[in-house]
Amino acid sequence: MNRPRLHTAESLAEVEPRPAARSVNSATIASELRREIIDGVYAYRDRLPPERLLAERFGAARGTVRAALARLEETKLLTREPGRGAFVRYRGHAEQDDIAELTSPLELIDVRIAVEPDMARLAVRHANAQDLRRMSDALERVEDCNGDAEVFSRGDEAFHMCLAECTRNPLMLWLYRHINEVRHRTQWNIRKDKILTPQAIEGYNRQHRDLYNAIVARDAEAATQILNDHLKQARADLLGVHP
Amino acid sequence: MNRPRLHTAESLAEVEPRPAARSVNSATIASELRREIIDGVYAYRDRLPPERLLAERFGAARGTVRAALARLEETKLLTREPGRGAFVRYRGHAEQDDIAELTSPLELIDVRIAVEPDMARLAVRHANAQDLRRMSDALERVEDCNGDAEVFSRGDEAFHMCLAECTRNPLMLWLYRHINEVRHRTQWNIRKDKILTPQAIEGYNRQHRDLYNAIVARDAEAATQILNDHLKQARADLLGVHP
DNA sequence: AATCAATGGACCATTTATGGACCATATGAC
DNA sequence: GTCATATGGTCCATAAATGGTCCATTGATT
Repeated sequence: MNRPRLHTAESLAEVEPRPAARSVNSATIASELRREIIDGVYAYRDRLPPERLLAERFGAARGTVRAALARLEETKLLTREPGRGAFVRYRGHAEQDDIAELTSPLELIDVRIAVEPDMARLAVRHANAQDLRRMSDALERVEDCNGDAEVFSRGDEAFHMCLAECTRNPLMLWLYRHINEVRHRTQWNIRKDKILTPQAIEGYNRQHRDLYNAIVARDAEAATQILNDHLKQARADLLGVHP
Repeated sequence: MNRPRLHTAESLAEVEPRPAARSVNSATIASELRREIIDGVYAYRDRLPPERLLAERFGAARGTVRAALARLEETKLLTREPGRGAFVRYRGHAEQDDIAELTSPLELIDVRIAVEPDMARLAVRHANAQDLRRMSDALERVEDCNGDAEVFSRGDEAFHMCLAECTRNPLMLWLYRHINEVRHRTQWNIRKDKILTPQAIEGYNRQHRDLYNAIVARDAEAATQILNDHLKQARADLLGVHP
């Protein structure tokens, strides 16, 4: 009784000069709703609009909307309760309690010791030629620091970031980005010049070079061992400063 | 900021009369679509417009579009499914905030293998009596699942979360929360019941108990070893399902 | 002339969407 | 309590959408 929901190809072609954008299907509806949930349009425990309203909003049949909602429920973003509605189950990580503020350098290095050696193993397994090229570039840049602690530090971050990229594992990359972010912003790095003496930098660079060679040689055991030594030494250097 | 795409009607009108300007062949169509995929116009897992729409948009025959799509499928940028559509397979490294969507179960378990064994080492070093009590509670809850895959899965998540808390390392805890979030929401857990047979659950529970005992005994080597075996087995179980 | 890519059309098989109906539960008004 | 309303859950038959395939034709290049 209301507006006819343009079904035919003719009406589409006439009304929409640029139709290429989005056809209505359950996948796109799910995608759009997921985005809104994650963006916080619907917060934790909020109720989504009724299926019949959503159907009207998206110009789709109720069954299509239900398919989309089912998908979101499978991925644990929603809970649906008969007679009540669909409720957001996703806890927005608004608790960005500035993790960098809470983390000491020692805790940071402990996490890196836990993560990076096995990250190197994954890197050996999955790195491709392009990754190795980028790693080589980063290696040269960090070796060109001329003993400057600040330059070395930035280059070192980039080099280890390259290692994370070599894993070709999106989750690992995502995690390491945050580790690196914490490392970059941790406020304790005032002592950097105390630790990063020219001799220490030289030692670190030698280990970097060894690590790169091990990855190129696809030697996973060597790579994990080198990185483990590398970080253990960094940990010792950190502890050696003030006891 | 990034869309200088549209040719204006004027420029088109001026340039078009020249013969060789805008040839429509499968190569150029493939090229244009590839660029749009890489630019993120169509994100990971999005459905491309139907072949018939693309044909209309490019002013080409459907067969030509199909040739282009076939090329993109060969280069692993697309997957096409009969009756459903063509879906982007390329994981844009562009900012994708929903990391759970991008992570496969195998990639997840690889990350866990990298992180958790050494996390157990930190747990042994830093766990206090209260942590151990919570861990014991979680252990009992997960052992009471009576072979129910869903209940076990939730309990298992909680148990491993306890392990993360035992490290008393805020950064590690923060990281593991996100790993757990991905694990919880990863949409591939349809096969859970295939993997989590009662026998498998029993084996996992035995390993949980061993791990708990190792931590109470402050045996770091045993704890890392057990967790390593635990996850390696989970990885093998995952791989053993569909080949 | 031969070749090759593109065209346009048709048909197929599978998957999805549609529109309607009816049911079960929850909520609030009375 | 009772009732009306709103909401999700389910089922069904039909229609539409979508990729897969084949084929005769066309146009350009060789």
